[in-house]
Amino acid sequence: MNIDESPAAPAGTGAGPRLTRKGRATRDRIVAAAANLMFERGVAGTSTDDVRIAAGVSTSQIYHYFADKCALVRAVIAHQTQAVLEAQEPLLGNLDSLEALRAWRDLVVGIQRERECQGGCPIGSMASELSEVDNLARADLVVGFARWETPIRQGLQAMRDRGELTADADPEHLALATLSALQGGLLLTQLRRETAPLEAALDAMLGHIASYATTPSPAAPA
Amino acid sequence: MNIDESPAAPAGTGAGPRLTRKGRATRDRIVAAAANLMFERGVAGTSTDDVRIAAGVSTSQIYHYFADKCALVRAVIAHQTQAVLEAQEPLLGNLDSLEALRAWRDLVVGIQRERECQGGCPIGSMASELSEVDNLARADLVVGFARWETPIRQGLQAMRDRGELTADADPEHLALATLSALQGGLLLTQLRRETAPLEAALDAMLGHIASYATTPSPAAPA
DNA sequence: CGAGAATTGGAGTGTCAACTCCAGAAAGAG
DNA sequence: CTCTTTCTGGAGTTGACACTCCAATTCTCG
Repeated sequence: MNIDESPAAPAGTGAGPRLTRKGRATRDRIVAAAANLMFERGVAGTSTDDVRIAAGVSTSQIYHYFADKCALVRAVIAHQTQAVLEAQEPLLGNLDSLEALRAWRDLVVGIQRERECQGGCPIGSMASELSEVDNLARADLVVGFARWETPIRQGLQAMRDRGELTADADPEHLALATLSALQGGLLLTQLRRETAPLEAALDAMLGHIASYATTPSPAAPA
Repeated sequence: MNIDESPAAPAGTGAGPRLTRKGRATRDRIVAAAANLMFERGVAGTSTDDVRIAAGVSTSQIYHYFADKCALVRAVIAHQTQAVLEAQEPLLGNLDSLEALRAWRDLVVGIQRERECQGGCPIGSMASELSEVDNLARADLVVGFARWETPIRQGLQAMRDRGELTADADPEHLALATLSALQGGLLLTQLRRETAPLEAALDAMLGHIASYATTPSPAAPA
């Protein structure tokens, strides 16, 4: 792992040497295998040899495509960020109504239920494991979470612009809170092996957002 | 690390051989040193040799007091759970008003600010790192989080019993959501090195709880 | 005091992890 | 076709890590 920071190297973008079509394929195979293993057993619990076997490549190939285990980890972060965001599409891109938010909540809860509450959040768990250990990885993860937060904020902003939320609803604040609740809910759900914490966290958060709504669903008018 | 479960062994409770006063002292020294290191660098990032040096003991002493690294980890979990709960006392034991909740929020945010947002939650980060790897540790952490959740729930319950919260406020649900928001806020705060996520998450949660209040603070009466 | 238990020191062991090296096989450019 | 670059295989190196072993010392308790 790395501790210092280096401004260069676009990381996820395979910058260095040109890649053949075949080269690109094996590189992807390595990243995908590493991502799976690291999701299941953590970064520290995954050796390059494990990756080697899972990807069906030889030792030298890993070090041909990645300078370090650290570099491989950063590629995995990019891969998982993409995967997480895509798994929530197209809902994530249109979180501009309470119904959409509720559907998104159900999707997220459903995903956890499918995998029996194991593994937690692919990038959340890496954030926890790497924040104090690898500053470059941390920086990548900050960007990854920003890409997650943005569509949430934009959805809320759209609702407010449309007058569906009162003016004192702060989309930035609420988006950050929602993402936090999601992450904490995922953590406790992973720990307890049941979706109750995730559901409680998201329901509370959506309830709070709904309290800013200008057209109340069940309650009495002002 | 362990994967299987064994019902025996009370873990945190030093059961086996009797401990001399001196023995208890060195055992505590080992646990405290291990806790610090694991908080800073993670469980996987802390070797028994690191602990040995930090605690100023010899190799055999660690294995005299702990069967495994796994057993040491469980002792650290017990230690950190206690530390986390005590750090929030006496507020945590009396979370039965909105003011108390707000004071608690300020305390938690203040703690993070003091340590420059580093390290996250001592037991939350262990939960993330160990959930998929060590079932015994996971069980201990479940208990630890339950001990955290209980006073929150009891505070909310007291408010409801006293008629300060409406009947449709579910203390269990809200406590779980609050703990989730806290954990997620801590995770993102650790990642981004700023308290904004934690503040947003807790403020949203307290706002949501306040929406169940029967005596509104700033707004007009019913 | 003296026996037995608890505590300590530190050398040693086997394994596994990250990473290196070099030579050979394919692929693309001209 | 041939030169250059990319890709691949696998043996080898170095260090770290979890854990063992045994002998010496200190403590407790009757």
